[in-house]
Amino acid sequence: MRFSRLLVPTSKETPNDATLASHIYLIRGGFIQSVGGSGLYNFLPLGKKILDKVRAVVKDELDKAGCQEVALSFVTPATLWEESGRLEKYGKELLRFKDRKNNDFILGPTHEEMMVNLVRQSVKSYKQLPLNLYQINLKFRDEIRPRFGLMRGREFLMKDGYSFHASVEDMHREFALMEETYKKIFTRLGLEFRVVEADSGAIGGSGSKEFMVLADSGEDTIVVCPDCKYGANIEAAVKKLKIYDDTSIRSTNYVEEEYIFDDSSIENLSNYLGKDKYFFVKKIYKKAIFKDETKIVVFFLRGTDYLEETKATNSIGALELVDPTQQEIEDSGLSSAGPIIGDYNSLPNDAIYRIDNGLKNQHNLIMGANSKNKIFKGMSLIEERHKDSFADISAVQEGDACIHCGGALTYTKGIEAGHIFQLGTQYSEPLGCNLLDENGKSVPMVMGTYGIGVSRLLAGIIEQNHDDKGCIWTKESAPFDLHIIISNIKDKAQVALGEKLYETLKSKGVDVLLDDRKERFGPKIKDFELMGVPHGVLIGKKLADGMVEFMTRDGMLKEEMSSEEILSFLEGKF
RNA sequence: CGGAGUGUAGCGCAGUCUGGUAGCGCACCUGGUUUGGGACCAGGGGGUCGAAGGUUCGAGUCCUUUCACUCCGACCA
Repeated sequence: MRFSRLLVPTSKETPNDATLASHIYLIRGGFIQSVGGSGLYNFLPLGKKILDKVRAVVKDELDKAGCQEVALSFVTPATLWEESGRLEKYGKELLRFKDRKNNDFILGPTHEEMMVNLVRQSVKSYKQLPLNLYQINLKFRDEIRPRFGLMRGREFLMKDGYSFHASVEDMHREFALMEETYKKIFTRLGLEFRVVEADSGAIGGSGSKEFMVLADSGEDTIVVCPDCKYGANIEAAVKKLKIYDDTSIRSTNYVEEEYIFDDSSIENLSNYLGKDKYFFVKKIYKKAIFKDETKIVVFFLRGTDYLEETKATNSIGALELVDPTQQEIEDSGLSSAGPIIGDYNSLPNDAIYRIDNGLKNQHNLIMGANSKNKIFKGMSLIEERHKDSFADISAVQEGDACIHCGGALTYTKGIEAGHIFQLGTQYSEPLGCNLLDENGKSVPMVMGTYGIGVSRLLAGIIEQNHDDKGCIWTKESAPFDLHIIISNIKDKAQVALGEKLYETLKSKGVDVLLDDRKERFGPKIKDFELMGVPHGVLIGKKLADGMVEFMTRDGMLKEEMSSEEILSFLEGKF
C-alpha cells in the first residue's frame, strides 16, 4: 500500500474526551473515528484491517477446536427474550424498538436466545451433539456511560459462542477446551493475561471464568495469589477467614457500655474502647431492587471488612443494590435494627439481612445496642439462630490469605476481554430446547456460552503495547508487516531504492506500506511512531553514504545497514 | 437517574458578562521556498453559532422551552 493513497487521518491533537492511551492513539493514529460521541465509532481502513486480523486469529483457533461459525439475524424479536425471562431482567442496556407493524424488537447485546432458537429448530437427537456454534458480529448495549473509546463503546464487535450437550460432563469437557482455546488466542495476539474466577452477572449460570488482559487502566479489580494459580475477579474472590479472639471482651453474657460522644463510627469507637476494629460489627443498609419490589436490606460485616456489592446482591437474589437515602432507612423500620444476636434480635420477621461468613459462630464481638450512645460487648453470632442468613459478602483485601495456599493475596487491574460460562439448562429449559436421549426421553440440552470482546481487544492490545509516541502493534495484530519511509521524495536515489524494496517485497507477499508522500521527514517519522507498524526502513540522507536504517518500533531502535544488503536482509526476515 | 459542565468551520477553542460586519490555531486548496523530528511565505475555500419560540430597529450574545454531548458515582465483552 502506498501511503499517498491510504486514508489515515493522523493527528497531533488529542481528542478532549480521551484519557486512555488506547483511545488517544486509536484516534490520533487514524484507526477509528468518533461518530457524534456517545460510544459509537467508525472503523477507518487501518482500524478495520486490524479488526479483521484479530478476528481471523479468533476464528482460526475456534475452527481448529471444532467450532462452527454462523451469523445470526442482528435484529431480534422481543418475544424470544420474553420466553427466556430476560426481557425484564436485562434492564435499560437493552435497546428496544418497534417495527411498522408495532411488533417489539431488540438489538442483541448477547444472543443466547437466538442461538437456542436456531438449535431447537434443527437439533432433535443426542446423536447430533455436541455442537459449538459461534458468530463474530456487532452487538449493541445501551451503556449508561460509554467511555474510553473502544473499551466501552455501545456498539462493539463480539465473538459469542454457544455449546450444546447431552450431559453436564460433556459440557465440562467443552468448557475446558474453550479455556485452552482462549489461552491460545490471547497468546497469539501477544497479550499478557490471566484467567480468573468470575461472577456470572446477567448471563447467569455457574462456574464462569474471565480472561483478563492485565493493564493498570483496566476497569476490573482482580485478586491474585503470588504463590499459586489462584486468581479471581474481586466480585467473586474468596479468602481464608482469619480468626482472632480477644478474651478480654469475653463475658458470661454481654456487657452494655455507654459512651457520650456523637460520632459512633467504628473508627472512633475502636479508639475509645482500645479494641481493634476487627471485633466490631458494622451494619450497612442498601436498597435492593428485586424483580417485583424494592426493599431496604441490611448487611452485617466485621469492622475491618468492606461490603462487596456483587456478592451481596447475589446473596439475596436481588437485581441490583443502590444506596438508600436516610429517609428511606427511617421509613423501612430497620433504622434502629441493631444486634441480631443472642436474644436481641430486633429485626422484623420479614426483614432481609445477611451476615458475613467471617462472623459465623464468632464470640466477643462489639456492636451497637439499638439505642443511642450504647454498645454491647461480648456478643456472639450463632449459626443456628440465623441459619439462612450467613453469606460471603465481604470484599477480599490485599494481604488476605489465599484459600488454596495461604499466600498473601494482591490486587491487580484487568480488562475483561473474554468470559466463559457454564450455563446448564438455564436457557434451554424455558425456551424448550430439548433433545431425545438414548432412552427416547425428552430432556433439555446442557449449554455453555463463551464470549470474546473483539473490538475491545484492539484497545487491550494498545493498553499493553504503547509508549509516549503511539501504538506498538503485536505481530499478529499489526496493520502492516513493514513501513518504508522515503525521507525526501525529491531525491531520486531514495525514491528508486524505496520503490525497488516495495515492489520486490510486495511481490513476495510481504504486506508493505511505502510512505511516498510529499512531506518532510518530521510528519513521516511521527506517523510511523503513531501508527505502530512493528518494523520500518528509513531511506534518508544517509543513503548518500550508501546506508539505510532498519527500525524496530518497540523501543524505536535504529540499525544502520548498507543499502546493498537491505533487500536480502528483509527477504530473510519476512 | 443523581451531581457538575459544554454546545460557534473537519478537530481544538475565543467571542456571550456589557446586543451592532463570524473570529483564532490545526487541518484543507493554489503557487513558491524547504526536506532527519508535525518548516516557512503569499493567496484561498469552508458556518442555518445544537434546535424551537420570544424580546429588540438589530440576537452567537438577553428570556423561555427543548435536544445532544462530556466529566464524577451504580453496568458489562
